[in-house]
Formats: sequence, structure tokens, C-alpha cells
Amino acid sequence: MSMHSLALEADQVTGLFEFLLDIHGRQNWWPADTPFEVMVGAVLTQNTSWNNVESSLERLRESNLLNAESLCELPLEVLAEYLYPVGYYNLKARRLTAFINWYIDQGGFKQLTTQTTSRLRSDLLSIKGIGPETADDILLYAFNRPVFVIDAYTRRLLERLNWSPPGLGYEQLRMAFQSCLPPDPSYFAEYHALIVAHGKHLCRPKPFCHACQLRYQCPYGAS
DNA sequence: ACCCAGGGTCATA
DNA sequence: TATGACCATGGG
Repeated sequence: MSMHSLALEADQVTGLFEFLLDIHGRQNWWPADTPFEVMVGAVLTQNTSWNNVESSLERLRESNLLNAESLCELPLEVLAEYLYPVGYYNLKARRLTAFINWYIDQGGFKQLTTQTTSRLRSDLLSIKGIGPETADDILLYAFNRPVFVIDAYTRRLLERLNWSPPGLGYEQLRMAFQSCLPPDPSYFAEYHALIVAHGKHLCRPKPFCHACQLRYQCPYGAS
């Protein structure tokens, strides 16, 4: 753990938001109807495209299983069948069940909203299969807490802008970024959504194509 | 036939 | 602490 913390300029970071908003328009994330569905989606979307997550969510919804009480009763092999489209279905069946058990054990959403953000965060991180990004997805988009989500797109964008050195730790990046912003959950929510929308137009990590080189010269990593 | 996706854990050195 | 293997389907 390095002692050097990343310094970002607040006006650059807020300016990036305006730039992305101009390009992509409002995103109104998270694409789910209830906080509970946000949480389930957050686990399922790990290293997986949202399209795959939607088809699994739809399978569960059709069978009236998209609620904590039903999900926690499902045997792992059965849950895994519903999760087939997301990939890693055996792994994610375990992770989702571990999360739901914690959720029910804590008394459900209403009870959890009485907890402090740091308490919620450390609880979430103690669940096997919930890492920093998934925890922060849940904190921001389900519990409406001012926690900025750092994902692969965020990291890639900041590195391409040379605002961050490669391979910086999750917490250092999160703290550097969110301390530049007013701690407004709605603002964080929209900002992260815009970064994801923008990420789809950025060049892939592996092939460093000529077009990507050109985008590099542009103010925010893409034309 | 690749490459990647809105990650995280565990084993090894 | 830092890599690497592993998990696995679907779309480009």
C-alpha cells in the first residue's frame, strides 16, 4: 500500500461529468424496479454483460422467484439452472445465496437502511463473493449512499486520460475520485452510469488500434 | 475462431 | 504483494 494518494483536480472531475452528459444524455441508472433487484443484479453482473443478467432476472421473475424468501429456499443446483445465461452459474448461485442469507438474517431492506454506510459496507465485504465494486453498487444504487463505484471502465478511462497510473488500488481510486465531488448519491449514480455508457465507445484493452491512438489525443479518451 | 463483458477468490512464490 | 488459474454464457 503506497503512501502516495492520487491527486485529482475537482474541476477536471466535475468537467468530465458535463462532457459525458453532453455526449450520452441522462442514463437514469440502475436499470431495476426495486432495491432488491438492484442487489441481485449487482451480484449477477460480475464480469458479465448486462444483457445476460436481464435474461436470468426475467427467468426468475416469470417463476415468481425474484424475491428474498423464494430465492433463499432454492437448492443451489436449481438456482444455478435459472442463472445459466449469466455464466459462472454455479459460482453465482453460491454467491447470491450467501448474500440473500445475510439479507434475510439482517431483517430485510427496511432494517438495513438503519445501518451506517461504513457498517453496511464492511458487512457486505465480509460476504464471500461480494467484493468492493459489488458492495458499492449495492450501497449506491440500492441504499442510496454517497459511495462512488469504480469499475473496469472507470479505471480504463482514468488511465487513458493519464489521471491515474495503471493498477492503482480500488480504494485509492475511489477516494481520489469521490472526494472531488459533492457527496450526492443521485450525482454519483448518474456519473457512474455515464462512465459505463462511455466505456462502450472506448477501445478495448488489448488491441491498441490506430483509432484508439487518435482517441487518446481527445480530451476525454474518445471522440 | 477469437475477444470480451458493469468481478472475486484462492493458491502459489 | 503480486501474479495466475478459475469460474462460463452470449454477443461482436
